[in-house]
Amino acid sequence: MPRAGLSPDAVVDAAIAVVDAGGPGALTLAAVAGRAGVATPSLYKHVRNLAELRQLVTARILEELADRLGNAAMGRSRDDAVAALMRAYRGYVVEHPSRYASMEQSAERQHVGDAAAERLLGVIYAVLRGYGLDGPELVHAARCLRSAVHGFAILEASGGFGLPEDLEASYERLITVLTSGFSQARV
Amino acid sequence: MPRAGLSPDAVVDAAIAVVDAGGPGALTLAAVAGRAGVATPSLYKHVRNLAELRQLVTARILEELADRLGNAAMGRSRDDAVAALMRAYRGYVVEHPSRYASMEQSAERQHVGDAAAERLLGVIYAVLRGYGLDGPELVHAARCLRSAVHGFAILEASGGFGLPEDLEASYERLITVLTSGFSQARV
DNA sequence: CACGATCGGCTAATGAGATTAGCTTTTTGG
DNA sequence: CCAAAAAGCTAATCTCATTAGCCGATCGTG
Repeated sequence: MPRAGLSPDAVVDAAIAVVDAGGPGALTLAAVAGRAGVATPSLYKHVRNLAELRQLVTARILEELADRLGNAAMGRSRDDAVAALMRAYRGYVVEHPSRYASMEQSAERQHVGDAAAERLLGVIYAVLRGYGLDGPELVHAARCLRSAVHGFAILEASGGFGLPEDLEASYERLITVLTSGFSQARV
Repeated sequence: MPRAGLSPDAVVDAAIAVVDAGGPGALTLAAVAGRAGVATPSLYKHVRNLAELRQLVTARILEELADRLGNAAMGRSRDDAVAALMRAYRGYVVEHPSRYASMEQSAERQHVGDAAAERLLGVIYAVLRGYGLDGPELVHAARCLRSAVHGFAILEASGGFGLPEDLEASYERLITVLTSGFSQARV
């Protein structure tokens, strides 16, 4: 019996494939093992348990997201940067709705996905500093941006909006509301 | 063996008590049965299965929320109404974070919680019509409001914000951003 | 190159939870 | 008072997660 050559990363790859194929609810160790061509208990050699796997999946997704946001915001500033960041965010969600929705299941987050989350937050802070925001104002603005963007994303990814009709336009509206809100804060 | 006198509503009551006590992850038929003083299979006489129970719980929570929002908005209009509605929304979340967070687990929503969801949406539409919004503009505005409010709520309820510090202030900031966004839309 | 330690995979076993089947008792309508 | 529906219960099944313990494969070293 030759080795399967698994690794924590490979397990996360398989887990993401499972989520993509069957939605957030399909993420079970049994399914991941099946896709990886291995018996379920073998996964425990690479991952502590299901909870940790979920966190690793969340971390991976946050990394993918942070990469996109960073690239999108690069070379832009203020409204232009916020709009690009927001469109990139939703772009990811539209491309991978199951992945995005699966992050909700990660229950109480530990310190696993912290690095990725920090990086994503860093991009947001960087963009908002372009408005001259600083200190508590920066924190408030970042929370507003995260709330709006994540709220729209999770509602869209989990079918929370009635019809998918005009979602594009609604999102552009949200971008406008936020950018004008940030602009007014501190000219 | 005297009857327990259960009913679908009573089962939902027990389920909500379980969620309040142990968080969203604690919602199992076994736990609900235990709290209701009944054997697990007995629950199936009142509820089709766990998925349906989750939907009923979600519906109940949406009803509680819709009641509060309706009351809060009553007698107010425009910015005043939006602010009151948003504070009432967050008030519920702060009071019952586990309940709010538990709604995410409801997976694909069927037609069970539709009535409650419609009622909640109705309150939002009513408030936004106060700005003279109508047609597609009204839909976009409602989606923006829902996204922002739900995003903030779910992040707060599931510990998504780093420190709980100043959340109050951040939320007030979000209220300002949205109300000024709605005002500018159509004076 | 041989060898022991470690690694990664496997099977077997346990336990929680959901769900179904089928039985019994309580209620209730007539 | 009686038959039928309603509401509980126990027993049994299935899917998963998780743990224990076995065994061959790999790798670093002498």
